[in-house]
Amino acid sequence: MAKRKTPQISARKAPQQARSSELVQAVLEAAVQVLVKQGAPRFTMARVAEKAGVSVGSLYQYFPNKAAILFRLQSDEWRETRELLRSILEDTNVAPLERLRRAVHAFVRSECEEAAVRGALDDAAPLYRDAPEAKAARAASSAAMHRFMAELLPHTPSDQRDLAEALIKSTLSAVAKQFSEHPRSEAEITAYSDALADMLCAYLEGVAAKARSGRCRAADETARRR
Amino acid sequence: MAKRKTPQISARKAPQQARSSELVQAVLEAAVQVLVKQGAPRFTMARVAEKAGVSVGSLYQYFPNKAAILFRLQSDEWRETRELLRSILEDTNVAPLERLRRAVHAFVRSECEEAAVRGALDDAAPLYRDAPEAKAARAASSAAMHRFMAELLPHTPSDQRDLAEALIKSTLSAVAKQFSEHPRSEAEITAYSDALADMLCAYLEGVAAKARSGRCRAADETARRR
Amino acid sequence: MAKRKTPQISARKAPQQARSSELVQAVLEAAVQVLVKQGAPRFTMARVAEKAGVSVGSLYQYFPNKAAILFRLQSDEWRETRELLRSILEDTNVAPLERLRRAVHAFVRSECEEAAVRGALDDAAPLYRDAPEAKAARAASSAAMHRFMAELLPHTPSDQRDLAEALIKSTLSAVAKQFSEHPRSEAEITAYSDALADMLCAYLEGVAAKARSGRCRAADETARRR
Amino acid sequence: MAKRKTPQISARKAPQQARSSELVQAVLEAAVQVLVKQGAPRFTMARVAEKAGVSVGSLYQYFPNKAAILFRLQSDEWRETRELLRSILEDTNVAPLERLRRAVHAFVRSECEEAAVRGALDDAAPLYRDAPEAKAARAASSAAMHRFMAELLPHTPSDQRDLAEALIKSTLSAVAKQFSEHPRSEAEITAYSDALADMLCAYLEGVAAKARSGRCRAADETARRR
DNA sequence: AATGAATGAGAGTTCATTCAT
DNA sequence: AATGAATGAACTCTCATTCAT
Repeated sequence: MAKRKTPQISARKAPQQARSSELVQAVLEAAVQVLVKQGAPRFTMARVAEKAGVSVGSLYQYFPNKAAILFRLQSDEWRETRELLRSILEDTNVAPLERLRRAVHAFVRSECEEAAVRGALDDAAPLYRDAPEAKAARAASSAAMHRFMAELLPHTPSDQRDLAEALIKSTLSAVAKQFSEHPRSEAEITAYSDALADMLCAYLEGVAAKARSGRCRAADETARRR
Repeated sequence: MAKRKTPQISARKAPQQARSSELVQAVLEAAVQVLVKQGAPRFTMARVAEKAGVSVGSLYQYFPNKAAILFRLQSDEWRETRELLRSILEDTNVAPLERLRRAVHAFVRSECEEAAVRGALDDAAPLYRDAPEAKAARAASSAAMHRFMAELLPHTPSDQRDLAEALIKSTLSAVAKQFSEHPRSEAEITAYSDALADMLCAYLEGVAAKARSGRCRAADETARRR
Repeated sequence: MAKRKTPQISARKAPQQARSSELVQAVLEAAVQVLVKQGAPRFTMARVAEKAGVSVGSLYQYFPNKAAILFRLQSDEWRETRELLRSILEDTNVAPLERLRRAVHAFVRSECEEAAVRGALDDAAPLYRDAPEAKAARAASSAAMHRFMAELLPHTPSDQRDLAEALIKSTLSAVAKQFSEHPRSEAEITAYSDALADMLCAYLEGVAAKARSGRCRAADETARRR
Repeated sequence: MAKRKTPQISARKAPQQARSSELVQAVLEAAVQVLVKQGAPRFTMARVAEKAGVSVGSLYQYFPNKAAILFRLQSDEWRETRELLRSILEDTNVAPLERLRRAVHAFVRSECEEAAVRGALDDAAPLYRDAPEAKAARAASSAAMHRFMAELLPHTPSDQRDLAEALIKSTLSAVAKQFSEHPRSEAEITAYSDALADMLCAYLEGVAAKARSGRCRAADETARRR
């Protein structure tokens, strides 16, 4: 495996004063702009500092190194995405698979809207990916999705359900990311989201059906033993 | 959008002598080693040259720049993958969906086996991705998959079929890539491949069924008019 | 025609602090030394940095590239030369052609004194010559010379006067440069300057005479018509 | 002064066989093309070899190094120019100053026609200029011009005549070169050549007149003493 | 707290020349 | 004689990080 430096990545200090917080926000916004306009290879501390209107030294007051800025951007993205999915998946007024379909649409659309940032963040991934904080953040999965799967597949054994959950999450994120690599029209987004939702729903219905039939068989066997 | 340099990437000269061909092979093998052991950010011409036991200048005899080496590695991967899928998908002795299942298994396994190279190649993608040759290579999709879809969904309108094909390809590649990011046991690979195949098959059966029902309705309408 | 790269050449930042200004001066002086002692082909950023006692990076703080340093040296030379000629040509206490003679002497002497720098700068010209800034600087001709010609040839049509001005300037600069390529004694400088001044004066007297006779003829014709 | 390498520059072997002579010619023609189309900085042995259709090794059969090729091109230019001027200046059917005027026109025109080659050769001058052969070649002045001056200024003391000759030659070459740096129309060439010829003629007439008056005075003094 | 000048290792790339074939 | 693959020093330029002010 590759040996890479993995220095500290967490924020150097918690910005407790209002001014500091503003500065951090300014830096993050500048960072996004630099990332999008210049691309990952030209994402340098000097450019971020200039865009943010602060000195290079100030950058290092709040972020221990370049990777930390990128990681922070990535974390924020992840958090927002988690929130988006959570808000949709927890709306129990809507039928579960319809919720999933809505989540797919929202997610694909969101990926397309922020394709530039996410693409550049992906390009920069080698710079922050191997830090322990990033690994932890990636491992922290969406609790909402987990609850949703439990609600949707109540009778599926947990190992199978976890497998399904992993597949769903992986498919959603990977396929949406790949799709958003090219600019897409509204119609394309809708059509693709529907197809993706079709696929996920078809799969989950299959899993659910298997669990039901398995349960019946299991129930039969239980009955027979008696 | 980010502006990136996209210089020529094609091989500088066809190695016609045996000696040259060996050198190119040595370079490519060294490149893989450097990529895997040091990671994309530390993939430098000097390191490749040293590993290959040649001078830096010799590298430039056969590759116009660093991107060209990376692109060559990527092309070779793509070609091998295409061959792998083609050989499985074209085996008409096997039922179509079973062929797809086998292709999924083979593909996921192959991704896991070469995860290190492919991951590092992905990290290095920004360096070669925007060159016209790379764009062309990405656009050149697998003809075998296209024929397979035609065979599998004969009654589906071509636009829907193309959408399905794009989704299948995208899902297969993206999901397998993401799955292979962590080291996996045999059992994990098998289980995940089966789940992925379940998902793809469930989706395709749905698409096929819709086409059939659509055709029946269309046939009914045709009959009614008479 | 040859295609050459012509990147930006202007100073990267105005050195506002005393320290910076000193550094820029140190760099320019080091650059002159390297240019003179090592010659244009061995004029490298590393050598300049070493001679100036600063790091390579510092060079790039104040000059965007190598060409910019050379261009700066050249601009300074041009400016000094313009000042020299201006101060002499504008001294209306002296008869015009005598002023020209003094200017020739001063210019030839100045060229000989700085022959080493100017020669090396000439050798390095391909490196900065094609940048737009350099073209502009070359185009910006001496206003003093223009005024002098107007004073000297008041009756010569402006197109002829412009031609004469171009020829004078061109001759002065080119001939002095060529003369200064070899080391010259005081006596040689004086003799050559006198000969050159003789040539320029003889030419200008001819141009002036032609204008006078032309004007007389024109006046005669005007009178005759009455 | 600059310390520069000044290795051997003369042709490695006299091409005695027809084939060799052709090869040398092919190389020289290719060299001109490379010089003109790519510019001095991109004038490399590999490019010349490719353009000439020979191997790099063969280049080194006939020229000891890169400088030798450039020097050969320069020598040929000089020789052609000398021939051009000689043929005009020796035509005793024409009045001397008219001959000079014709020579100026021919020379300026020739410079403009070959501006690309000469400009690039100038840019490359640092590469060959300091070799002893080149210094010797530059020192070898045109015998024709010398005879012409003797014919034109029979009564001028030889030191003054030599100074005038040096000035004339220097002016002609330097001014024409500078003029040819920009593309010029026929009309511009004619006008500038005439102005330049006016200048040279006016100067030479002055020198001749001074010699005559000096001779008269000398004769008077000689008579008085008797 | 904030600055931004200074660092210098390290990157990709070129090219004159050699020499085994 | 002819080839052209191989060399490797040398080049310009970048940028994360530090630290005196």
